[in-house]
Amino acid sequence: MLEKITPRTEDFSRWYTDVIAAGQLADYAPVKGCMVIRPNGFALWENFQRALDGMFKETGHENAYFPLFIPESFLKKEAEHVEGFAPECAVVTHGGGKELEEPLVVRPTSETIIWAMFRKWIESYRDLPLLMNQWCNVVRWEMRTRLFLRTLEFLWQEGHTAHGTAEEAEEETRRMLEVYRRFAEDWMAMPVISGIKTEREKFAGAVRTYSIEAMMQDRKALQSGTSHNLGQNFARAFDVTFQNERGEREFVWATSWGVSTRLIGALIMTHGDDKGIILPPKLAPTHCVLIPIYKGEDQRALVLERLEAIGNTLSPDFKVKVDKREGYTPGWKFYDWEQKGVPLRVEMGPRDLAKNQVVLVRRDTGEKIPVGTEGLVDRVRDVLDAIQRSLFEKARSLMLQNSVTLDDYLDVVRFLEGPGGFVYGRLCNSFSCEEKIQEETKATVRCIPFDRPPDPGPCLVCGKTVDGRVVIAKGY
RNA sequence: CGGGGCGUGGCGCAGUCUGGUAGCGCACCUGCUUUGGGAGCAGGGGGUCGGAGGUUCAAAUCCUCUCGCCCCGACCA
Repeated sequence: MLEKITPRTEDFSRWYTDVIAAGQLADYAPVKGCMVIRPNGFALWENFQRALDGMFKETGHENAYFPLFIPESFLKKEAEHVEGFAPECAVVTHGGGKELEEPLVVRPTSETIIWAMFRKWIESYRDLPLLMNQWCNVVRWEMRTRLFLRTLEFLWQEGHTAHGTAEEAEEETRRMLEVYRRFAEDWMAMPVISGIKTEREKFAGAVRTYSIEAMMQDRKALQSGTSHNLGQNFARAFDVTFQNERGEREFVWATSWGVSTRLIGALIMTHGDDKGIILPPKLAPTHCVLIPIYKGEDQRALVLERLEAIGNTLSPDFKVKVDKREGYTPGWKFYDWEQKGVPLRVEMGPRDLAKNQVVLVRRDTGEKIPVGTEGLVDRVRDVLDAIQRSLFEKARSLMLQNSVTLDDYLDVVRFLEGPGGFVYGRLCNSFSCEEKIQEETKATVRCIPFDRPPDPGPCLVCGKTVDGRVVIAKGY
């Protein structure tokens, strides 16, 4: 269980897999490209789900569940969509010992089957908006996989909504991206850039795709959530119409949006250090781990009794664990819980007992803070809040320090050849200009940020005048 | 699919070139002593050496075939 973690500076991708193994977050499954999410990882995912699901409900969405299997013909109904997904689909051809009349695709995403159902449910403008979400697994047959970031099967949430006007659909698309931004920043303590995807990078079948992009510690970008305005593409493909207030038939306007277990990978690569993962307090399955320190049987009984009492005073407000395991030294336990990313350690030994205090140790900074047992709940809350804030600030300064504004094409190439980061550069929204940058640097346009100031100038590649800058970076 | 690497107790490896019947570290079990940053000693359990076939008195080791995994490239949340 306890292994040494490769330092980030030595080999970032090995560091990443080491952190996952050491924290017992996931393991490789017997099926190539698939993973097992272990209890430590799944507890995290459950907290992600809880927080996100609450926000979905607040914005009026309801959960439902649609089938894993999709008739192959459904997928083929939307031209761009099938083109985007067909190569990475798993297809079931046999069932019950017989070849199926029509193959069933294992969902890579559920637009098609959901819109086949929306057709039955939507008749009038009174049925709109229809705001739905499902938590499920999807399968995409990827060539190269990495734990949490890209596996054949992954868990996610997919929202699907239907609206009566283009404006409402656009509002919904932006609203849900904003929900993702808030989740990333307020809960995960992960700063992101919100923006619109280029034509080249948008979702197959969408009119517009928005995303939130985060910078990992290796300075590569990770798309952490997407929201699509699907226009009337799926309504047309599945013939979903409604009667408006004036009695006219119209195609419905659609959106879809999702985040996945990839966010766990994002969390690891945003906050982790050479000791392992660091969990932001707002999402940590365990906030505080209490570790007793003693010599001999008598002390053990005294310290444990006191520590249990402290655990009880903390447990109404925080998720607390008392590590009573015997046969392990305190030092061993420190490392163990650090690898698991628990934000706050509470130590108590004979010296603390005498002074009626405990020692709080921050996972993120290692700082040791002796505090009296009086008013401990408030102190713990303060320290956890401080950790949450400081994780965000640290990540934000990494992103700012590694973002540059460049106007010269060669400077961009040179920057991306080095340690890299985010380039704010001018690029027109054409396939060919973006392709040229990608061919030469492996970087792509991550997004066209919402909050970009007007800053007209020539496109880095073709020289055509554009009115502002985009974010260019290597991505996952 | 192209390039590279690796399959030997749970994990990490040595042994392979030069055949002689399997070893080390960690982990695990028992006991005693320990416990403020990965404890020590003693004892113990666990492997048909990825699989199949062949050569040989004898194969982890040599030959043939096969299967699997990891890493690096082209696509993706």
